[in-house]
Amino acid sequence: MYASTDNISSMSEELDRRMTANERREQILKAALVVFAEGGYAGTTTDQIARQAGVSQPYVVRLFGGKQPLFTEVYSRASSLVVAALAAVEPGPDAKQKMGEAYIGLLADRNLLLLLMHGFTAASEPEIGRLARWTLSEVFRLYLERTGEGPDEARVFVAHGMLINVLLAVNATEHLSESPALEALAICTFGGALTAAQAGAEASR
Amino acid sequence: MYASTDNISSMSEELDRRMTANERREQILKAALVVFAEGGYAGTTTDQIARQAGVSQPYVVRLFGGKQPLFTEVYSRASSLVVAALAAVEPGPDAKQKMGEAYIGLLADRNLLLLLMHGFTAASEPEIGRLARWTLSEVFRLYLERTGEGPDEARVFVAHGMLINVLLAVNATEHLSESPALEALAICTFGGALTAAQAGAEASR
DNA sequence: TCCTGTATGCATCGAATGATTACTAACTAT
DNA sequence: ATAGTTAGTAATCATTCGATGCATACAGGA
Repeated sequence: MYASTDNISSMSEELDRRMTANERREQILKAALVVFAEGGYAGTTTDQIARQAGVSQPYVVRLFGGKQPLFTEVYSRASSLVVAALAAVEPGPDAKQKMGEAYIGLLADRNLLLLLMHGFTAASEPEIGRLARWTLSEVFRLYLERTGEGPDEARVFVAHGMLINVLLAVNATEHLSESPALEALAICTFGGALTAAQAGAEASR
Repeated sequence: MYASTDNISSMSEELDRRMTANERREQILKAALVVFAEGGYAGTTTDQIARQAGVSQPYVVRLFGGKQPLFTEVYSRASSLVVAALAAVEPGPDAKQKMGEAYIGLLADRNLLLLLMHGFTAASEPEIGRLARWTLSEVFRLYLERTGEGPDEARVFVAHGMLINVLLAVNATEHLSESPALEALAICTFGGALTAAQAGAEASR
């Protein structure tokens, strides 16, 4: 009853194939990204993740050695993806704009940024804290390096990223009507990408 | 055995005086701010709060009706304080600088900003999410109103605040040595107030 | 066909946690 | 002094959660 999301069992010829451990790991990591992204570290159970992955809870624990190692791995991958997206921008005169676009591009994978955010507030786990600090400093460093601008501009870039993360976390785009100020803030933060942000919210369901 | 921190009981004539319920409420709220600020909503137990307040766990539940109402109240107060600090700035030509100083002033109460941050990532509780969005939009609105600048400047102000929150959350000031980039980011974010930030970290212990 | 290694579930444990209940001790007004 | 009220705790309950041990099923080689 764990595997198979809903199916009139055995219709659609059993995708419940047996997988190699690595395939399963990947599948569980993907599920964990989704569930951790909404719920955070402490607020998520290994069982939720297991269900999302269509696998038993003990197996999740077994494959990753526990909840914390699992989170650490998911978080580490997410951080790397974000950093890689920025690192892919080549230095040059248009690097500034490209970096901005790269971060906006990450909105398509709303869960990535949400998870990042949760990592920031889960820094009481030392392992996670170190990753979080690494991510922040890498983003800062890459901006300096790629654009050739000064620390103040880089700081504004990072700050803008954090604002985006926070607005995502509080689900701003789905509650614009709560206050005109919130709407104004969202519009001027996401710019034309507002609809993209909403689409991302949609897609993460 | 809950009250009284350590005492060879009854020596030092019982400071464990009975308090009025309201005194206790305030005391517990203060304790909850500290404990929630480190640990967040899901990562904190009512028992931790009770111990910090020197009171039994059931009494905490009784006085506030449960963990969630307690968090909501602590969070609501913290938000109000932050907003009030900014609202205290009078409109005028120097409002821009004053608003910045006001936010930096909040660093003295590190736990306030930490709690704020945790609220942003606990928005799956709808009650908390609404408060979080309200706080964000109020800060934005107040900046517009007090300084007379445009939405873009206001956005940068809010974003800067978020960056401060995140750097606090990941304990950046205590790990500057991990990476030069992190140190540069911290210095150019906190400016002269870096030592103030560190002092705040100290004081919250 | 048997044999072995690997994938995976099932039953279940022990600790933690939020909450309830029932009781006691301290204060207050008559 | 007595009755009534308020502050507070100890005991404990039900649930949840992370983790473990054992059983099983399936695949591929001998």
